[in-house]
Amino acid sequence: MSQQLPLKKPTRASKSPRSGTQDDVVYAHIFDAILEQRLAPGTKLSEEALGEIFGVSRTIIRRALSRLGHEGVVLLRPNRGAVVASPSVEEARQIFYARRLVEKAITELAVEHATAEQLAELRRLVSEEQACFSRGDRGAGIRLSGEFHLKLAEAAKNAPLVGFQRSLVSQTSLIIAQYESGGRSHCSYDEHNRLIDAIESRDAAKAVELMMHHMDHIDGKLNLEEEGASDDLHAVFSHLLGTRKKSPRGADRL
Amino acid sequence: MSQQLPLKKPTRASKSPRSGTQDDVVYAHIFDAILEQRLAPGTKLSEEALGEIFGVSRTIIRRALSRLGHEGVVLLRPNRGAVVASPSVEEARQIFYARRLVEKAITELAVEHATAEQLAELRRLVSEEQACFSRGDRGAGIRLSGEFHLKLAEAAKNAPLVGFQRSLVSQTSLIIAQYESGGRSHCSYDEHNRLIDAIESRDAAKAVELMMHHMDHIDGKLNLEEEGASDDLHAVFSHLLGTRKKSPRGADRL
DNA sequence: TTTGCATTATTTGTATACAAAAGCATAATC
DNA sequence: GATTATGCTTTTGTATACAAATAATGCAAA
Repeated sequence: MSQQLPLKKPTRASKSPRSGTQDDVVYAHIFDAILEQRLAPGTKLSEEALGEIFGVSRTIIRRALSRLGHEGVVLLRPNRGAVVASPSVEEARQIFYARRLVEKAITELAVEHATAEQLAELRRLVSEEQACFSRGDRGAGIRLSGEFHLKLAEAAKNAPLVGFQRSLVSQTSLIIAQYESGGRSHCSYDEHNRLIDAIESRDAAKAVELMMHHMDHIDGKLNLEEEGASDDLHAVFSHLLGTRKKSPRGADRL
Repeated sequence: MSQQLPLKKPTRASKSPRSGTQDDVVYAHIFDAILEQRLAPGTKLSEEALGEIFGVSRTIIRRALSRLGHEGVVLLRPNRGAVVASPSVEEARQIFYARRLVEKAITELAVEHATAEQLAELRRLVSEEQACFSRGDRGAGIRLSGEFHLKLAEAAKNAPLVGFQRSLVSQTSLIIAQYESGGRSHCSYDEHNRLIDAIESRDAAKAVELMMHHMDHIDGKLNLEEEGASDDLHAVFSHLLGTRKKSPRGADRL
């Protein structure tokens, strides 16, 4: 069959405005697709198929997948390809623990360092997020909520924490996509706005308190307590997919 | 010139015992070389040269460098190759801030979760570290000290924190290599031993206190206050090397 | 001697070809 | 009928070839 898309880097406009090299574009597209739930956890990500879709060689796809793998959004199984990660309940708990830690530090630092421009950008993101949820685009909403937290990390002016946050936010979005209990969700934009207020007034204690409550609300909405009773074999056994290898001891990746 | 080394994966024994695929081996070798100061900050890492040394194609080297880049040990400059990272004083401060945060959490979790086997492994590492410093192998000592902190992270049983710690420890080692004031250094193994004692007796407060003092001692040994007055142009302007690009706005990589 | 430009050479970026491994289906055996 | 064997297909891993970008060199001019 012929190449699906002659596109070089066209859809770029609608997505995260990355700098423009091919593999960044591919990375951003796959990333967004996962976070917007257009790619379900467990989905196989074939290198050749993706290459054909984006009109690039496997080399590029491979680099994008490797990066996604390092961030924990994709699971790379040696000789067996990549799949969209599907965090277990235990993994989810660990991720939330780490995230509280990082968010607390980021909040304190942001109170200290955030500029007026950055606060304005944050407000812009929140209103965009709100617009998404209003028009019912839950996927984009989740992604934008993540971008808010990432931008906040940038305002904290600590490079390692930004990197950690990128990984944590991505994985959290995946968890939300996987575990959030049915109902309409995420009025988080309101909490985001109040958080910006506290940061703007340089009230560290208040800001941290709001952030911690925000974290509580996020994982309060998940039904992590009982994992079971899914009718989907993939989901049920997803926690085995990574470690199942013929090596005697379990693989020690991550 | 002919291929330098016919070796497939021989020296593996002496280094980090990684699972054995080619790019893991290459990764570990470069990583260790950097942490043991056999590769100085700023050193250019040519793909072809490395490929010839290890007897593999650029494909493998490229993957290893990409991974090192993601961990912050190597700086990847688009179209201009990779160099060993040389963190500025400001970057060093950020790394230490993040590391305190992570080490504190890891210590608390390790008190809760560390098994007897893991504590034994930690003690083994410390004695090996001590042996290195006794015999004057400072490079290997620094690396083993890092491995101690990494193993401690594993004992904390939180996957994201292990990943963060890997990156932070690597970069810290680089900073120590770059900034540690002359004298003989790192009697850290004693502090490590007392830390294990506190963890073994499940005394969280004591363990955290020891860890925080340990962190104080590490960055107390560095002369971060005054960066300047080097007679080496490279060192003076090293903090520019990454961002110097022709793009109008500074590159926003990390 | 230094500065600017053009040409050459080196190095990285990407695609592709080949090798190896894993998955799949069919077939043979118990 | 279930289970294991075996060959075929698909997919990943690695090397290499070619294109593009960057750095180096030499020369000319100020």
